[in-house]
Amino acid sequence: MLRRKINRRVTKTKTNTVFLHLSPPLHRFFLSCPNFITQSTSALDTAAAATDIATLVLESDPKSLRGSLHGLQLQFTPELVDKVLKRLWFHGPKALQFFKHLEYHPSYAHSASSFDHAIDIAGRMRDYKTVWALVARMRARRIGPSSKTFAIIAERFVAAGKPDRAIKVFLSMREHGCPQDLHSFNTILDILCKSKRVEMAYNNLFKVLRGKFKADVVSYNIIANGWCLIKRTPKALEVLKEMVERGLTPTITTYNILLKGYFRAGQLKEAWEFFLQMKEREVEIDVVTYTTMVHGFGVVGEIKRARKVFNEMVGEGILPSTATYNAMIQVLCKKDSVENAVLMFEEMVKKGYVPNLTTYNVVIRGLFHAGNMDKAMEFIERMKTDGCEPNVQTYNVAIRYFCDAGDVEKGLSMFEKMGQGSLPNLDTYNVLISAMFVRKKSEDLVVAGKLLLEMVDRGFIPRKFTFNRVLNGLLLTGNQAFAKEILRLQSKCGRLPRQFKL
DNA sequence: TTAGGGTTAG
Repeated sequence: MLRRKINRRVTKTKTNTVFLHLSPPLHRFFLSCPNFITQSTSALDTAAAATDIATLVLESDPKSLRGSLHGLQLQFTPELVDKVLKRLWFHGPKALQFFKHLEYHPSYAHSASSFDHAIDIAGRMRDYKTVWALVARMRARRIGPSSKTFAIIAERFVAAGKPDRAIKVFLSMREHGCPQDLHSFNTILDILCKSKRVEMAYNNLFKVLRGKFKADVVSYNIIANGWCLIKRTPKALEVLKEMVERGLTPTITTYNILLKGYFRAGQLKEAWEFFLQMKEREVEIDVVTYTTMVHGFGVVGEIKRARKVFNEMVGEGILPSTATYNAMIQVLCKKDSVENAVLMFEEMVKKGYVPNLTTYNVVIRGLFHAGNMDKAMEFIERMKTDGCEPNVQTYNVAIRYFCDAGDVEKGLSMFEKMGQGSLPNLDTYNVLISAMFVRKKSEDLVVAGKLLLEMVDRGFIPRKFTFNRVLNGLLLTGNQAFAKEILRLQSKCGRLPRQFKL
């Protein structure tokens, strides 16, 4: 009971007081509480325990953390450790400290999955020395590294703008005791293609190694999709030709990739002709094909054609999926009217479909956009009663539109409602902080400052621009003391303008 | 973490 209370204090956010910490006595109680998690734990208990431990890690003195962790009367499990690492995602150094302390735990040994998480975190911090040290330790313990581990590392290199190093990682797998196969080959190709490095994937990897790994339909599809992602449909078509020449039969996925590629490149005519060709060649058109068509026509405002395709699929005996409805509803919102979108929503419900998070978010955004705030809020309530919890996007949309409409209070009250499954992200803070400037009130600027403190506390680094803006605002409204505090924070975050020195 | 469809505005 008391644990729940503590939890709530720690995780709930209040705008005006901003981020509550455990008071020292409660903290001590928490540490000494012997049964706050028992041997047999439900998923809910694991989640709660993960939150508690993450808080403990964040608030403990680094020197005493190891002792605190080892002293806890609870059985660590791989699931629990993974959850804690996820909670500490934005606190890389702390997360790695936690991981390291547990490596020396008397009765717990890390799983491969936790190693992968830790490697992911170190990679995100671009701390490659730690990445490879962890890989070596995994190997020493004979629990990896696996192809998944290498996929994670490659992905991190690509995200850091080093695709060539990602390729090297793939090529070095065997040296680290991990066999390569067609699977891992396709994975690295996909990682490169999804980051729009298709040229490199094709020339430096695919062309060189497709013989060795016996490239299959999946490999070719990945490359074709890569070209489509950068709107180079002729190259994708070449790949299609090439695979046929090599005796591989394109699948429906191949065709759908090309079709989507045409729409993405704005080649409506080609898309339509390609669709007709698919029919002529008696390719087994599926629900993805139709969804692509509905969405493709809809986004360019061809609502009638989108509707026609939608109706046609039913005639062909192919049932729309929730994704198909989502596509239709989205384009109705954007290019037709939100009223018709709502009608479509009700129609799908009547037919027995269960709207998902995307469905709700699309309708809610449409309603806000049309200025129908009340109805949008009704839908937010409706999704909750439907057992579909609003996520960070739902809240961000609501906050953004309320603030844009000048109703800062409503925006703030939406922010306060955000909870466990929908914690604020960088976007949320940016929108809110900007909104604190519209009324030009001194109190608002203090709130902006507090939001800034809170976002840093949660591992988000504000832009220099945001810092300066808040700083100037506070100075102009006579909040000198608070401005000083913000300036110290700015320095800590390495976001200080050059002329400043503390 | 081997491939294809549906969520953002500025």
